[in-house]
Amino acid sequence: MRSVPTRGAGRQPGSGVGVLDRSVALLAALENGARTLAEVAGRAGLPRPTAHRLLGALETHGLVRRSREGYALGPGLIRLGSAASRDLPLADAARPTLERLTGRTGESSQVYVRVGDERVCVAAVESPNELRTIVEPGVSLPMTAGSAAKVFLADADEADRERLLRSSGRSAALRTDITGVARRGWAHSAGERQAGVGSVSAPVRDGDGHLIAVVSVSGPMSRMRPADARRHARHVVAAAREIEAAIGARSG
Amino acid sequence: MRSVPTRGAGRQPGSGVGVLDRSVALLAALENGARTLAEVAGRAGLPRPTAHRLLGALETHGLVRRSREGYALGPGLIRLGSAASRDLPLADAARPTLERLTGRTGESSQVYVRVGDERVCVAAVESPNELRTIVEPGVSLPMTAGSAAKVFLADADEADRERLLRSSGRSAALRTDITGVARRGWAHSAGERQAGVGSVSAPVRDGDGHLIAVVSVSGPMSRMRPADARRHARHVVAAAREIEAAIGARSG
DNA sequence: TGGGTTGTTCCGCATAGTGGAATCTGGTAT
DNA sequence: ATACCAGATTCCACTATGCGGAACAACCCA
Repeated sequence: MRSVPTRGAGRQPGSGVGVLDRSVALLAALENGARTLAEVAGRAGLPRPTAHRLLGALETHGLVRRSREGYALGPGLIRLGSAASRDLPLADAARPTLERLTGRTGESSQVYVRVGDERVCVAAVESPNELRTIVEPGVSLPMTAGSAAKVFLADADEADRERLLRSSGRSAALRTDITGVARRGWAHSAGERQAGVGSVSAPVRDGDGHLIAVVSVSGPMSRMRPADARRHARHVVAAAREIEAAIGARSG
Repeated sequence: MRSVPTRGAGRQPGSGVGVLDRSVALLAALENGARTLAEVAGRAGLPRPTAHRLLGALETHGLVRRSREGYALGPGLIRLGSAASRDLPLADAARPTLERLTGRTGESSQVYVRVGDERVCVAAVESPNELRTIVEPGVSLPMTAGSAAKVFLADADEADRERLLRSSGRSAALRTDITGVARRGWAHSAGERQAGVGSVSAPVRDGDGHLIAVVSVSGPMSRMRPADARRHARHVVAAAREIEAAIGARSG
């Protein structure tokens, strides 16, 4: 349980087959709103009998539930999800820092971690402004748009980054932005993910220099021009350092 | 590559073999605080190499994460848990009703659903009283203590109920209480689960009469004497009817 | 009544998964 | 340094586990 051998997000040979991979594919299909067996099986790329059997097994564990409208994610996931956020030090450790960050910049702030090929918000504080961005904890955003995405991309290894860039339509623009991130230590974006929304992000690293999360502030583009971004950047970077310290301080 | 003709295994779900069952057992072990491989494997009842391999697979899907302190539940579960509570009609449908229920009784109110052999809180409203009970959404409580547990037990089929009762130390007392529940339509408990805490619960059923959830109010025993319980009971039962109506009304 | 949909069961086959044993890693006492 | 230990990781021969095509059942609508 000492130093972890840097098993990155890269796929392992033999992944994509196996009960576990199929089950995760089914849960993803349900997360995307599939309801009928055929629909779920189709989106997960599985034969109907296989999907049927696995969904039945998942149901006995409460990870899937069935209702009149078909299959859906089950209450067992609510339980596990709540337990997961309870013992992820990051969420608790980051909250006071996010509150200060929003206090200093006046904008909404968030912390993201990478999950598969997306990034999930694990903590957020809303701006007191009447016009503000809202990102709820638990939501999952793409790895190919927004300043936080650029920070993740800048840190990913070559093959991983290329794969993600290929899946976006704008690899050229992103590629140049990414090199800037590594140099400056923070990223900026304007209207990439959502029209009219801009943001500034910085990496949070562990003792070995591995990326574990990204902190962001985001707001309407009218308050996120390049000059604003530069002003916010030092606070965002400082917040990243604070979170690193807060995590390092705990025993577990 | 040679394969001896093997008799079809034909096992039933939930019997605890199979990749999925083992994986769920591992997640449960992590939920209970296991950190090192040996500890996780031990609690899940699996050999170390098996646990190691499965945890690795779970990690690539973000359902498990590794840190300096060992294994833990991963951020992917936060994402799935949040998606699950987002599309469980119950939680949203119940909130206004719980607010009214707490308004009328002055006590904290909750909705539970059954997950495996436990019950999980999916929605809660806190009493405005200075002295009040707090049950956070997502937490998981036993099926063998508290008034909500009695409602679940009263509805379970014979074999299921016996198994759960056997696992508690007080099957005789519970058994008599349970018969009362079926007659009255609500359950009362005092100091069973937590010293000094009492509660009143009623079943929420779907159109076919199947139990889908339980509504409760809970508070300090000083405000939960038998007379209080009877007074609260009608509000709790009315709340159950309201929630049934709210769920039936949606199209999905 | 017949064609389209969906959910469900069956079962022979082979592959994905198992776990005992061996090995590696790092920490700590001698 | 040396021996020791506990936890993590890899190996691999063997087989129970899971696979999915095919057939069946239960609907719905025209």
